[in-house]
Amino acid sequence: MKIDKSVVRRFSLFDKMPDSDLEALLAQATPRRAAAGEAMFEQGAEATHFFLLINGRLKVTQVTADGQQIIVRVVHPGDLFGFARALRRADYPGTALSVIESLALTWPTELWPQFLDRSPYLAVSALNTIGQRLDEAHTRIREMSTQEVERRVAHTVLRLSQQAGRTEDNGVRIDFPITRQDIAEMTGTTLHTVSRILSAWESNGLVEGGRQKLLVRDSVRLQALADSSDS
Amino acid sequence: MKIDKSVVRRFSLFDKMPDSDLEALLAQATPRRAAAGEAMFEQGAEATHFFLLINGRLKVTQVTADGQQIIVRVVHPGDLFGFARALRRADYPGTALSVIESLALTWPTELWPQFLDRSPYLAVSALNTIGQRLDEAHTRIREMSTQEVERRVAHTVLRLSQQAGRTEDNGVRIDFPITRQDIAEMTGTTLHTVSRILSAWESNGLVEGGRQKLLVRDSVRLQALADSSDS
DNA sequence: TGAGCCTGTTGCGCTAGGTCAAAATGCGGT
DNA sequence: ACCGCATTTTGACCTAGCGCAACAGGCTCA
Repeated sequence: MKIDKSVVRRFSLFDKMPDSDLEALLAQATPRRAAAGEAMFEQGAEATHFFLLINGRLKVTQVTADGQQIIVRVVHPGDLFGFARALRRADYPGTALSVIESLALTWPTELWPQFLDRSPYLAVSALNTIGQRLDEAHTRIREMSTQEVERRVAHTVLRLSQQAGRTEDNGVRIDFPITRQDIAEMTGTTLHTVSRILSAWESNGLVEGGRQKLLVRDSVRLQALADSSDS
Repeated sequence: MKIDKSVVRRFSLFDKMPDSDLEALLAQATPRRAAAGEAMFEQGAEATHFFLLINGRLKVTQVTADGQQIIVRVVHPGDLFGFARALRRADYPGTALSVIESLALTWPTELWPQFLDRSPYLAVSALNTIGQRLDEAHTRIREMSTQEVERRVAHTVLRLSQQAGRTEDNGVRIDFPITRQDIAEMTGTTLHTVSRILSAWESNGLVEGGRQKLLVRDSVRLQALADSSDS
């Protein structure tokens, strides 16, 4: 199967790359499809490829020694992921699970240096991405250290609505199926607490819930809640 | 002032670098000394240099909008730090505060690419370092999400004793001044709770405390406490 | 169309650990 | 040797949020 360059051109990663380079890059890639619930790669497996998500949605999870799971990150179309090897890791540190039917391009890890050389913009973008990952991680640590659960959930929901929001009549819809459990694993709490918080928000008109659904109705008030200490 | 290559040779970063390259690298560096309590760079300042700690000890802190502080990382001799710019950040994301009198080498950020090119080992090490940072951050997130405070403190103390431990007659001493407050900011809790925990450990013979001091007497039992759920 | 399952809701009790307050212990400077 | 400050300890109290449990509403698959 062949991926046309028009499909990936919209991603900022390839913003300023000449057509010829982009085509060469795509020629080296192998597409990889994963149905909902299927993994692109598993935690601990040898890192043989790195990936670019074309469409769909993934969650990267880690499981602790005692079986607890956390969601490290949500992967959106246009994101590079699974480039562990680039940071000199032999195996994938997490599992990339597709939440909905997803399509990614894959390249063998050996091609990473070549991938970066293909264009100075690409190299910059890739480093940028890594820097952002670090930032996000530290932000999360800061939030978990200093904020109570409700504010953390607010931040997380807002982030999701920005990264994966589709505007609707009465608000911004999170554009992929997400459970209370998922949100709990992203904020370091339990699904019970998340459920309670969302219920409270719903009766205040902040959001609108549903089975694996979430609609942010009033992002301004939600933002206010996320920023200041008391409601 | 001139730094001799023998001083830095012991750092694994320069393990396999030829003398000539190492000398050239040092020739481009400017030493920077900071007294205890002084900052090498401040959060938000333009990232003009990257650093290598020669000796001393630093803590990298971040302050939240509402004035709360957390400790992102402790920097040990031989560690690269402040290479924000390499990840395409314009400013330093945190403040690097020296805990004791410290000496670092600094290079202008423009030299980063050149720095990496100097030796393939160096490039690998640097990427390695970034990968480790990400790992550490995720480990911390995982711990904060799933473990109770006592286990987190145990992990943190053990990590410190491994990274900055000096073996003494009756245990391993954390080889720089560290307060209960510091440990609290590393684990996401309060100094009160840390104090209580350490007191309890002290009466069980696990550690020996003191003003800005900490000695791990029984790392085996401490490790056991860190690994399993109940005492 | 119904059975079963997955996801979400809600009540209740409990406790880890935060907050507030006060006292004790060093430690450095004069 | 003494004063003042920073750090630590400890107690008492209180609450956010976790664990447990029961139930309800959809969705899926036969």
